[in-house]
Amino acid sequence: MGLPRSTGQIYGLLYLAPRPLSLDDIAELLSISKASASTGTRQLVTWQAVKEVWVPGDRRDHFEALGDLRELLRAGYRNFLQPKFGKSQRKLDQLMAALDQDRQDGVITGEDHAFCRKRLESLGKLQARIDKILPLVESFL
Amino acid sequence: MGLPRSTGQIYGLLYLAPRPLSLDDIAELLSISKASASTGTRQLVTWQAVKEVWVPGDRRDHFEALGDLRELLRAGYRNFLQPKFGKSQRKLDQLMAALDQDRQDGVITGEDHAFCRKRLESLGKLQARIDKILPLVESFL
DNA sequence: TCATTCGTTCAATCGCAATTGAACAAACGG
DNA sequence: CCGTTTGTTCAATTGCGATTGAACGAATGA
Repeated sequence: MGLPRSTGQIYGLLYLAPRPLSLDDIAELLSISKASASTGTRQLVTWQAVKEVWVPGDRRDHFEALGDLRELLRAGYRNFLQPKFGKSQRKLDQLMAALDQDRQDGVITGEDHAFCRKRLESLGKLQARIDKILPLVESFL
Repeated sequence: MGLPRSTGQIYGLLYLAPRPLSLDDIAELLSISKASASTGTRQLVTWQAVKEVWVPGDRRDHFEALGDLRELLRAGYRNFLQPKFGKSQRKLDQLMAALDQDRQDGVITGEDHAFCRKRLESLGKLQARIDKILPLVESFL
């Protein structure tokens, strides 16, 4: 879902940990640097895949995984797929416009123009369908 | 979908090309080496995303994209997601077994064992559900 | 038969994202 | 206050997959 390997490891660790872990715990258990642990956990917090909890008698931050995996998938969709689809759609529109322009300028034949346009259109349609179905899928998980 | 950037470019090019292209065409138009063009096209052929066509009066291989994008997605699912799910499922089973063993050996408390088992189970369930839904999604595209 | 054109393979290289260590600021405790 | 602990930032490094160039065998045509 577009996040670094170590971040995935962190979530995996927290997901199976029976109690909250500190940054040092995470770094130690996964053999990664505290820097990676820090950035990873912060990322996971913004994705709401993990929450910061306070442990009495220890001033260090502790983290525990939110068990709802569906919510995690949802976040992955929002943060990764959705934006990509948006950009892709805009790019498609640009291409379409450029293609029509080329036709007007006589750079390509009408036949080729029609072919490309058709393909671009079916591409856009497919993407729209996927974009529509995905949210539905989530609710059926 | 787990294939190199250049391979994606090749498919994109062929998808919009009004007529079949040779390896040299592809390499030239995309500014990539013929080696990349070769491996890329072969990959796409095995994925049935592209087919080799014979052009009269030219003994070079020519390729054209199969326009059905759904088929391409299907291939991506078969070649990329499906295998991963398979491996993941097997790994899960292994983990589950190891966890039970640890419990028997008294390495972990019954409480922790129950917690982990529960999480592993819900993970397995989620994956099974996804694996079941994805084929359905394809048919609805 | 031989020169040339193609496609493939593979070891070497490259590019890029992920990771790290060191420097830093903030919060804390004594 | 001052030393210590804790988390973050960032430039430098690393690691790994993608890409390439060169070498090769097969096919072609003269």
